[in-house]
Amino acid sequence: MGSRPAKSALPEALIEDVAMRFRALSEPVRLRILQQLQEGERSVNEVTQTLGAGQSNVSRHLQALFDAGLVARRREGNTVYYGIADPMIFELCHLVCDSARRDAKARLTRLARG
Amino acid sequence: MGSRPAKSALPEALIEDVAMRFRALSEPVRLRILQQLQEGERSVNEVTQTLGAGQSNVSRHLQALFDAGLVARRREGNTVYYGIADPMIFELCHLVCDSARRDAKARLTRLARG
DNA sequence: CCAGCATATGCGTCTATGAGCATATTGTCA
DNA sequence: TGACAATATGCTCATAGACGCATATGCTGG
Repeated sequence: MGSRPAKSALPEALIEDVAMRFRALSEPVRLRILQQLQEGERSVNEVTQTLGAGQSNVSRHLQALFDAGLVARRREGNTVYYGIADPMIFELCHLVCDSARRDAKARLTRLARG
Repeated sequence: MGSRPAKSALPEALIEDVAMRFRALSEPVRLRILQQLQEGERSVNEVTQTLGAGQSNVSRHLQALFDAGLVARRREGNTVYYGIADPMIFELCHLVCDSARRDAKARLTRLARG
């Protein structure tokens, strides 16, 4: 048993899948959208109005989030309601947010001390 | 005191900071690098060899991870050792990985039944 | 100081993607 | 069926970023 765990290299497919999900979260506009959906389902129109962004733009962002499996959708008449598919993303954002805040604070402290 | 926003809208700066961190995690190559650093500090050369990627490419990816605050570095002679700055990222990857696996399994099940 | 290794960076190329405009598609209602 | 509303999509432009090559920078040993 000399050989150690080597590296548990994840299969390339999984790595790319994970990367894709992170990529979906790497756009400020999409984070804002998710933040809004956290309060409940929203139609494309509602999101568009609240964000003050273009309709086609919002539609595409929602599509991207859907493709990444982060949001779900539901038709009602001719309006489409989007909602959070997996609340896990809020754990993610929480972790990253805290980390970001810590770093920001550290930077400020460093500046203050010179 | 005064009027605060009804929804706890995070400040734009923080949103962008969070997005930047997610972006840093949105590249398969960088995920592989982090996976390798999980086992301990590595020099640029070591990472380059293990990944079989170009040296300049790896250097830039490490720089990107550093800029995002995800890795730390340390000089020793003329070699630079990179290491994980905040183990939180492994919680992140764990969450996303699980979610990805769940989705993949669900897709397969749907295919098998469909 | 010189040779040589490790790392970083400037540059060119190619691909991905966000934004906005116009338009297609789909559904509702009179 | 025709007008209208909500959503999706084709197109184009502009920008960001990944990669490879060559080269600069920085450190060490002789």
